[in-house]
Amino acid sequence: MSDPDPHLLIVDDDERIRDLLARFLKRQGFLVSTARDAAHARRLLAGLEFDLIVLDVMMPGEDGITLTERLRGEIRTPILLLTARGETEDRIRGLEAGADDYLVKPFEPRELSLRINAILRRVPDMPAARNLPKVLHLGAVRYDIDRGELWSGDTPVRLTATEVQLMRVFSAHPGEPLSRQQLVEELGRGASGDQPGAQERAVDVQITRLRRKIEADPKQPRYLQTIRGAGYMLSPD
Amino acid sequence: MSDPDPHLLIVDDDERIRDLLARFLKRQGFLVSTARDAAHARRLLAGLEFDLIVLDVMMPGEDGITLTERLRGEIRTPILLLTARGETEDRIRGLEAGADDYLVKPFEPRELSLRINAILRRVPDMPAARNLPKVLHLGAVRYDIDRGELWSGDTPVRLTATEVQLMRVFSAHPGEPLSRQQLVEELGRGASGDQPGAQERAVDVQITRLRRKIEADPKQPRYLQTIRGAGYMLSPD
DNA sequence: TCCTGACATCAAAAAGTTTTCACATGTTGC
DNA sequence: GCAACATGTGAAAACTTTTTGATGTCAGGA
Repeated sequence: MSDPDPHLLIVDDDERIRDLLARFLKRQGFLVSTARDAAHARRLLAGLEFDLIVLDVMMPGEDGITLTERLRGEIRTPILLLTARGETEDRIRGLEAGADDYLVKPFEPRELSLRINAILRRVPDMPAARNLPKVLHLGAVRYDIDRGELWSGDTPVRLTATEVQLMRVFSAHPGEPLSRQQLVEELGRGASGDQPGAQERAVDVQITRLRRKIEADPKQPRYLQTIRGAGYMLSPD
Repeated sequence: MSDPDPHLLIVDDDERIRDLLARFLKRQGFLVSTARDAAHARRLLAGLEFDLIVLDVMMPGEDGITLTERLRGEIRTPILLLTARGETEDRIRGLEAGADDYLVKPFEPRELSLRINAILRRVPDMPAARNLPKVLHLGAVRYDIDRGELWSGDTPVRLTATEVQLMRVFSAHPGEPLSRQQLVEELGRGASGDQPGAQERAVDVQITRLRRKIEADPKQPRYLQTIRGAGYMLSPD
């Protein structure tokens, strides 16, 4: 976190998406450059160092997968592909061409930053890569982000699927308040037409239980705090 | 899989463990060398290329974490640490020193080979690294190993936790029959003193359900086959 | 201080998952 | 073909997890 902000290159021919992602990712603390096609991207790559490239598969001219293949011959910078829903083949060819991960459109910007962080976390510290901690310290408790495991001292604490998802989201945004609404969406609970607010109550309950697992004194949470009117925030040591 | 077998270096001061692991991993198709301490390991590393190093943390002389730190200054070869149960700090310091993963003793050898494969899968293809496929093809169905996601054409198929675990194990041992007993153990169902065989029936049921999700004709399984008297085997395309 | 809205939490209900059991079906060796 | 055994599978039971609804508590503004 004290490292310099990672530099991202977004390559997408749709200007709206490019701007949207750029603005969002800048807010997340990344340095962002954009390119509208493969040729443009190559020009930028010739002159600048990037820590990660976000690449749309569907582009006029050289497509994302071809670009991935070519780049892999030259550089090791991680590549995350954006593929269209339905183009299963693209995803596979992309990974085989050397992409590090993919995301299916349409996606939540938040999900993108989650995956970017996951990749940066496991990239061996190349020049300028932010090496995010793989383990969150919460007093006597430790959370292993990639494995989704919680350890209380020496004993593993069993987390349910939903709890792991929650921790995953919180650890991608440490020290940042996340609203119940955001959390519900991250948990992938479809925005059904239920009584409004009903679903958010479920978040409360999950938080309560999570606190019982990570807080020394759940009544007086120190790490998983309530931000009144805003939501919840995880603050690791 | 057509790449040359990956070369592993096992560093552990306990000869019994060294031999046990070496034999097991050779059977899994790895090339294995062993060293009894840090100095010995360095000598081997000076002369040979390895694809992955398995390192015991507790060793007389230079300990595993120190060695990890030093090696990280020189080479990028992935390192997997073996830590003692209870030494939480070791795990964390290990990851921070640059280890790629850890395993807590005691562990199942099978779990070790699973993790080794997971690491090799995500290592960008350095010289001689086996690049295992990240996606298994099963006819029209695809399984993304790292993400534990199953796609039938364009639609994601929801897998339960146990199903994901099963797929995880099968994909680490493609084309290899796994006994019900092994599978039960992998699923972490403690070997309770129940009626013998009862637990194994549960595997059958899980297999049946998995087949319904991955086979075009579950009655006539093509990818997840029964090996009579031996267990089950997954054979991707 | 009292009210109000936001949050915490319990217990019950609902939903989902896994295991067991019983029986059907299939396979092998004689 | 038959016996003996291995495997397949539906359905009930057992269990786990998640959501809901009710109720209590707390913080902050009037």
